[in-house]
Amino acid sequence: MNIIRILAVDDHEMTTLGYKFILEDHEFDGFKVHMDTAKTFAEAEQAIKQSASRLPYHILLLDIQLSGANGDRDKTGEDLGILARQLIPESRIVFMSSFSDNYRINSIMQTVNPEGYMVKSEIDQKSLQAMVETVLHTPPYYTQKALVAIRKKMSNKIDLDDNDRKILYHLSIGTKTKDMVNHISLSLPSIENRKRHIKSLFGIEKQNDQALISEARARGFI
Amino acid sequence: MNIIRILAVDDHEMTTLGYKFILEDHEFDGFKVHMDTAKTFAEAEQAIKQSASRLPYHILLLDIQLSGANGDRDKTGEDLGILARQLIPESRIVFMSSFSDNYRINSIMQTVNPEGYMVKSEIDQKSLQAMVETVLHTPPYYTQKALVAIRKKMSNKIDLDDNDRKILYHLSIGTKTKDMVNHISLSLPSIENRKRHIKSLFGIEKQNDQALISEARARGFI
DNA sequence: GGAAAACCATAGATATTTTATGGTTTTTAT
DNA sequence: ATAAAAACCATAAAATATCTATGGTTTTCC
Repeated sequence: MNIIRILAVDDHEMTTLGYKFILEDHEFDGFKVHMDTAKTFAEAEQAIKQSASRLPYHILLLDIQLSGANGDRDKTGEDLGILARQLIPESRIVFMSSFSDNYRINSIMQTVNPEGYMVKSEIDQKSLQAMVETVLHTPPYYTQKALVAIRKKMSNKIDLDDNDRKILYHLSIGTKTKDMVNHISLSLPSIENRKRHIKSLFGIEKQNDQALISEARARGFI
Repeated sequence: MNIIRILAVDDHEMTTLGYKFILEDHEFDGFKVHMDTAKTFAEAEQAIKQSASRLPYHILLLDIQLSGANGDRDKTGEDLGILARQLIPESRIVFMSSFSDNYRINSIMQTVNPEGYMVKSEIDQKSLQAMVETVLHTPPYYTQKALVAIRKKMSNKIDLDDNDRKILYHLSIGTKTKDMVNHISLSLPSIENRKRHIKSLFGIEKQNDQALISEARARGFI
C-alpha cells in the first residue's frame, strides 16, 4: 500500500487535526494518507526543508493567514508556497482560504500557481477526499467559491500594471496617498494621476478613495 | 412542474440530438427540460431573437465552431454568445468547446463571460446533468480540461497588449510578417520589434517564428 | 543560386508618462 | 467652527518609451 505524505499548515490546530482524521481514516483507492501538521510559518518551513532532503511531501495544504508570534508583518501561506515550489517542486500545493483571503487568489495564482484552491466554508469530508484524488491525478481542484473568484478575474478586461496594483493595495490597507511615495517609486502627482486613471477605467470619475477601494474590491483587485 | 428552456447550437445535428435526449429524459429536482436545437448561426440567431421578445431561454449551449454555408470567415459561437448577452442577458451561456478551440477560452471569458465551459471530450450524461444544475443554481461550471486551460491563463504573468496578441494570432494562421501591416496598424519595424520583444518575454531570444508560435501556444495565447 | 522574407541596428519623430509647481476642495481633528 | 492635513486638480517641462524610415545582413524556400 502506497503512502501519500501530506503536510497541513494552519494556525488553528483543530483545523489541521480535522484534515488529519478525515484523510488518514479514509480508504483511498491504492494508497493511504499520512499527515504531518504545522501551526506556524517557522514549523512549516522547517518541515518543508527537512522533507526536501529526504522524502518530499506529495501534497501541501496551506492556510493563507498564519498569525505568527510577532504580531504584524508576518510571513503568509503564500510565502510558504513560494518556498515550497523551489524546494520541492514535485509537490502538489493546495491553498485553504478563508473568504476574506479571496482577493489574494490572483496573486497566488501567479506566484505559486497551486494545484488546488479551497474556500474553507466549502470544505467537508467529501470535498477533502475529492481534492486529494484530483490533485494527485488530474489537477487542478477548485471549490465553487474559488471558481467564482477565478471567473471574476478571468472576465476582467481591465489590466492594471504593477504600480496600479500597489496603489490599490496600499489604499486598501489605509496608507495615505502622500505616504505612498515611500513604498512606490513614483512621484506624488503620478500616483494621483494613476488613481484618477484607474477611477475612469472603473467608471467612477470624480469620486473619492472610498469609492475606488470598494470598486477595486468588487472587481477582485484587492 | 417548471420548464427549463434550453437552446443547443451545433453544426453536427447528432450532437444536439444527444444533448436533447439526455436532458429531456432526465428527472431533475423540480423541473423538466425542453430543448430547441439549431444547426447554423442564422438559425440560432433567429431563435435567440424570437425568444428575446417572448420567453427567453434559460440556458444556451453554444458550439464554438459553426461551419456555415459561406466557407471561410464565418460567425462563430462566440459571436452568438455576444449577441445573446445583449438580447437575453438573464440567460445562462455555456460553451461546448472542442479541444482545438481551447485557445479561444481567454477571449470568450472576456467577451461573453459564460456561466459554463465544457470540453466536448469530457461531456457525458452525468456531466451534462451536473452542468444544468450548477449553471442554474451556482455558476460557473467548468469541466476539468477547461479548468486546466483557465489555470494556465491565470498563472501567466506575462500580459501582452492587443497588438501583440494580433501579431501572434496572424503568425498562427500563417500570415507573413510583411503582410501584417495590412491587418495591424503598425509599421513593419514595429511589428518586428514586438516579435523580438515577445520572444524575449518568452525566453526564446534569437529564435525563429516557429519557436515563437509553439511557445505562444504552450502558454495559451493562441 | 537567387529571390523573398525574416531579422537586425540606428536615428529621428511621436506619443506617453512622469515630475515639479502651485493652486482648490474635501476631510479630519480639536 | 476652524485650522491643519490630506486629497484633488491643472499646467508645462522633462524624461521615457514607442514607433517609423531607412538600409543593411541573414535565413528560408523555391
